[in-house]
Amino acid sequence: MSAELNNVFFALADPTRRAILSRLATGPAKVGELGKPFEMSKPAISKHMKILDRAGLIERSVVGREHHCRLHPQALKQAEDWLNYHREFWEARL
Amino acid sequence: MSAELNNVFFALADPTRRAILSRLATGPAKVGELGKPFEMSKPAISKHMKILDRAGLIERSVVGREHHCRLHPQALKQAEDWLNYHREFWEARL
DNA sequence: ACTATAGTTAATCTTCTGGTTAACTATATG
DNA sequence: CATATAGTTAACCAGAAGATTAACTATAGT
Repeated sequence: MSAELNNVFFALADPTRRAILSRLATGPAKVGELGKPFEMSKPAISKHMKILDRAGLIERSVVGREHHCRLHPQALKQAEDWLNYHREFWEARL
Repeated sequence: MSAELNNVFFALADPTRRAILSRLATGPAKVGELGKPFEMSKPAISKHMKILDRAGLIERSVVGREHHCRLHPQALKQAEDWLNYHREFWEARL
């Protein structure tokens, strides 16, 4: 029933958010840095971060006026587990 | 920038569609069978099937008045590859 | 104290999702 | 032929997504 899985897959369905996660996979970053590559307003990035947060894919810490983010891999693992489980099934059938 | 990946993750973000895929992992089925477990109208199921189709997650063949569906694993593999790639990155960092 | 920077919140808009019911197409079956 | 079954398409609705601009909070720097 995992409602979190909904949120994880939903978060992954957007290319901007996947790019942000790709960037975070190389190490922590501030929200400003994460948003810079995209021609998009700051509120738009802020919303994307909230969706990544809701999915449990990132952790945030406020340092002064900067919001530091880093990847929270456990959530990604849930999604991987779902896919692995189903691949086993379908591979068993081929 | 794989727009297909968007569609795959989007399709996976809904619990009804994940359940349908789980069912299909055990073998092909007709649309009617796939929809039976859900208290939901036929058009609703039909739309879910269209989204799974758009994502390339299923293949359909019309047999008489029945629409037979089976899993099309390659699309799921795309999603797995994305997750595997990123897990390698984050694991390298822990 | 003033101003710039980092980021969020609020209000708004358009588009899409997920569901409905009603109507349709097409195949089976009495 | 008449009717039931399988499934889709059309029209509609409420709510959420994704983006915008404007306004706000809060920290930093001069």
